[in-house]
Amino acid sequence: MSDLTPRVRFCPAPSGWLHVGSVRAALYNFLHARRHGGTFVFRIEDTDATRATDESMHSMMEAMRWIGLDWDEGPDVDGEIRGAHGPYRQSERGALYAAVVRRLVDAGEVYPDFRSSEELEAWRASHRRGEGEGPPVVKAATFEHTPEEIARFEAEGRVPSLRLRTPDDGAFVVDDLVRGEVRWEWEQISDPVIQRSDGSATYPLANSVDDVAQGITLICRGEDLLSVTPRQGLIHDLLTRDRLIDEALAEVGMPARDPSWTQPEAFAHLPMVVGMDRKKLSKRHGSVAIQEFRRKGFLPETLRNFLALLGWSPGDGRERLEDDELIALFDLSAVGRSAAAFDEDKLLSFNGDRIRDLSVEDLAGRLVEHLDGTLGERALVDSPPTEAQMSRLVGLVPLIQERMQRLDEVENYAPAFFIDDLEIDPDAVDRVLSKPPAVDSIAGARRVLSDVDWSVDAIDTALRGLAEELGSGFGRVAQPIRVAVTGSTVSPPLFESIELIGRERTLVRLEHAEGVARAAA
RNA sequence: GCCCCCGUCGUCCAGCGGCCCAGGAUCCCACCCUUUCAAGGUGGUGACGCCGGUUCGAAUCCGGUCGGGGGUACCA
Repeated sequence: MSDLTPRVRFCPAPSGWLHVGSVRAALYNFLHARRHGGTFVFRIEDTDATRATDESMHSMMEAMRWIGLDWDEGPDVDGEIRGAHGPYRQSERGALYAAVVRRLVDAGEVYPDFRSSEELEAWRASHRRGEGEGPPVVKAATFEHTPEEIARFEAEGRVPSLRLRTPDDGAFVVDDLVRGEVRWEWEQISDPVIQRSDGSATYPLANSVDDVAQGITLICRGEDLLSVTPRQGLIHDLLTRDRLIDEALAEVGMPARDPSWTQPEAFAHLPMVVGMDRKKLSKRHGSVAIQEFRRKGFLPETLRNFLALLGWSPGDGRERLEDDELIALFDLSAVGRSAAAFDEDKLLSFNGDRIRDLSVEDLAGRLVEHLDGTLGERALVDSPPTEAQMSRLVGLVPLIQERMQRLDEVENYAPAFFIDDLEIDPDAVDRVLSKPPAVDSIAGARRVLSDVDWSVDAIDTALRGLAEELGSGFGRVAQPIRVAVTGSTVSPPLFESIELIGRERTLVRLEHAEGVARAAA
């Protein structure tokens, strides 16, 4: 490792949504960069035009923003592009890849392959069946066409893909920051296609070129890319050995590299994030797209904390860690090596803890998007909320804060406090209003609440007095009143709820519920 | 098939030769508190995949085995 401050990168392929596993990789890169005063680059790997979409790219940037992983270089949601080593979308770097390929061709590092996908697939299939000689590895020794063949294919007008020659013997060894020494024999490594027959660059080439061109010092990514390391290491060497990358950059007029840059010197391959069934994370595991977690009312800081702990720990048993602590303590070499299952129950617990610690104003502010129609099913407040709605929300927060694990739960509590014509849960009618103490309790409540002082203490005294008067336990008396006033058997504490709802609305609801109770009795 | 990686409570982590008949968190269960639901408190169930070896001593080191995962694309 050099003394240079690290330059790390997160470079998703923009197809589909940003996945929790990817976010974890992004977070680790982010933490590493912040810890060491380095630079976090965000690059879009859209070399595969058939899969990449602008919509996906945009949603990934928004997701990164929401979860708070700010990048130092790369495109942003507002169209702004930061950093002096762009462009940061590979679809805009085609000229560079072509210039690199021309040089590799001139250097004799590359050979054409005229085989069709069908031919290649047939060849592989036979090897997998144990036919063919030797391992199913593509090597120039057996794959390179003769000059006669090349002449014939060209005469037929066929266009080849281009493969990079890999060494025939020896080994590639990497000292991975999380896995330790990993070694591959070159005879086991296939010659990768670096340019498709349509002239576009493939991942192995584009990714390696950009990492070198943008001065990436540490490649930290998912374990699924571990096996791709030897050929990328090879390309890194090829690009830097004779300053080939610098010539190519100059030729196409892209920003020159910093003179102090060499090539990526370290690798860190992160264990996979899997579902509770230990299978690859997918839609059937519930939430995988991170915007889904926003909709469900998880706090971004909860995700940051939780994801950081998925494969890493500070070692002292602490689990609740704030961002500055994460940055101060995070260490790639302390990352575990085995796959981690994503346990949403534990995430939920973390989230509840953090919600409970929010200030009333902060929590109220965060609840707005769940009430104004942005994320919730229906809009209970205006967007933006009126001052009256906001103060009502601030009044509601202390009643519900300690019983919430997700912000979206406010959608269940809020109607009783924001809506006039409340519906009573039919199940609650059946279980509570239709049974004995209901009518007496509700009628009694109407009576004692009609002229009581409107404060929690006074309501408390009045209702407890009512229970005594009725000769019943307070719980039995309170439950019908709760259903009458909130519409549900589950609600925040009764006196506080009644106080917040207000006398007029409370009495109207009691009157209505009394009728319902009499009818159901 | 071939290459690579991995293997401590259901799950996430701690453990880096004795402090471990394995610790924390989460989940689950019980009890306490209690106006519902929560929150909170107390207690409990629960793991070193297996077999050999090294060593006075192994969850920790070595070998094997079994199991899981990734790759084996003109996807990334």
